[in-house]
Formats: sequence, structure tokens, C-alpha cells
Amino acid sequence: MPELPEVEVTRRGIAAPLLGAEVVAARLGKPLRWPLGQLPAALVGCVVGDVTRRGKYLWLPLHACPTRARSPTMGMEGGLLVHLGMSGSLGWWPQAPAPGPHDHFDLVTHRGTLRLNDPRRFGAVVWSEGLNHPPAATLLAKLGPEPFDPALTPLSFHAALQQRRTPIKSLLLSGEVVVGAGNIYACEALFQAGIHPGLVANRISRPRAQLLLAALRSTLARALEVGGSTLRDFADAHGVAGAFQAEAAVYGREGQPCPRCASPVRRQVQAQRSTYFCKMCQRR
DNA sequence: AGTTAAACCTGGTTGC
DNA sequence: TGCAACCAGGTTTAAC
Repeated sequence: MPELPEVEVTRRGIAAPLLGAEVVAARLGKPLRWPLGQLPAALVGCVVGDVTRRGKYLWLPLHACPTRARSPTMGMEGGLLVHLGMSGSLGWWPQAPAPGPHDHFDLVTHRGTLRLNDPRRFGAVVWSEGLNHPPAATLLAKLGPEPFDPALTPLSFHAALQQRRTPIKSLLLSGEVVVGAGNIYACEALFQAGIHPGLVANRISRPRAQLLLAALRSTLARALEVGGSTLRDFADAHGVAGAFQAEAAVYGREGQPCPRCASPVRRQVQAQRSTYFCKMCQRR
């Protein structure tokens, strides 16, 4: 579920309660995609800084608290890089109940508990000494610019597309040219821009590239407004589901009429992912 | 460089 | 009702 809007909705829900919170304990459940890289006990005594987002990753800075640092392990600086995978969500619990079978990470602070629920366990929580240090730096290395970065312009976007010979849908999913779109929003943005998902990136004209960037931005912005998409698992930090899925024009609507021309929405598998599109409205 | 498949997991839905 | 097959928001790795 978690594409950029869902991750950002999550960030907005946890940033305020976490800012300045002191870590009292950390708990691991079943293994996630990657190991934490530190003993949970080593996190105790740290203070959480301002939570940020890069693509679909969240960064929770953890600073050593000088007044509380009593042991060598408490002198650490760094943070936790969190990814929600396919089915992850983070919840903020002033009073956390006993962990359920899919609760695989708890960061217990003096104010409340940040809890990762992730049935499929494709998510990850990784300790890193900084965003510019491994493993964080390695994981973020190939990410393209943020979709709302003003430095990403129609011109630079088009130039980046010109370098690639891969189908545009796959390229959007890769996050190498612009981050944030997953399967839902890639399909929706391409529909809105009237571009066929199989069109090879370097054959997209400058005006169409401009159209696509605008479509991606408006799709992501709209999803953000309504709390993201909830297909099954996703909820914000306070348990509220997203509503964007109800507004999707093509995603998950195989056989249903295209909202623009009423011809049936097609589904085809592209790079092992379902792609939904309208054959009439989206041209190569 | 590209595309493609397989891998990591669980659970819900569909079809026989 | 049971059971197998297929589907799902993501990403990495290996192989043609």
C-alpha cells in the first residue's frame, strides 16, 4: 500500500508526538526485510528528532541525550530508517496494548509507543549512523528527486526521460527519475496524462513530459489530501484509513468503464505488476 | 543497458 | 466445506 502519500500521511501523524520523546525501550517481533543492525537495548536513552521522509522511506533521527547517557552504548548518534513495504503501517499509541501477531517493532518512549504492524514483513527498520552513512546511504543511493522538489522541472524531467529506454510505467515504479509513485499512482498519473504505460520513456515529447509531471504531482497531492489509499492494511498513525482508492480512475478497475470515454479499463501485467489503463485515452 | 523472473511473507478472494 | 490457485501498496538480486 504505502506509496509516497501514505508514507507522508504517516510521517505527519508521528512527527509531533515523537519530537523530543525519550526512548525507554525497543522491542522486535518477527524478522523484517533486513535486521535492525543494533541491539534494541542500544536505542534506550536516545531522544527522537524531527522525522523526515525520502521517497517511501522515513528517517527517525536519534540523538544521544547527554543528561541520560551513562553507558558507552548511549553515546550513539544516528537514526532509524523505516520502510513500510507492501503491508506495513506505523501507529502511535499513548498506551500500547500487548503486541499482536503482526506487530514487529515497538519504539517505546516516555510519551507513548511507535508500533510497526506489517503482516507480510516486507517492511524494514534499520539503524544507520546517518543518512549519508551505510546502510541508509546505500538504500537511498539510486533514488531520483522528490516529486515536489522545485528543482525538478518539466525540462529536467524530460531530459531524464530522454536517457531511458524502458517503458514509462516501469521507470516510474523504479523511482530512479522521480520517487514516490508506486503501482496505484503510476497508473493514475499515466491515465491523467493520457500516456500509454508501455510507451518507452525516451520517446515522450517535451509537452507530454510536462503533462506527466503535472499529472503525477496532482495525483500525489490529491491522495495526500484524502489520507492516501487504503486497499487493505493501511491506516495513518491514529488508525484512520485513506480514501483515495475510491477516486481511482483506472487502478483496480479492470472491465469497468473509463471515466473519460467509457470504454472498459484494461489490465495487463508489466514487470510482474498489474497495470491498469484505458486503451482509448492513453496513447503511445 | 534492458527486461524478466524469483525471492522475501501473510492473508484475502476466487474458483473448482 | 475444503483446498488449490491467484492476487495484493515494494524492493533487491540474479539471470538471460
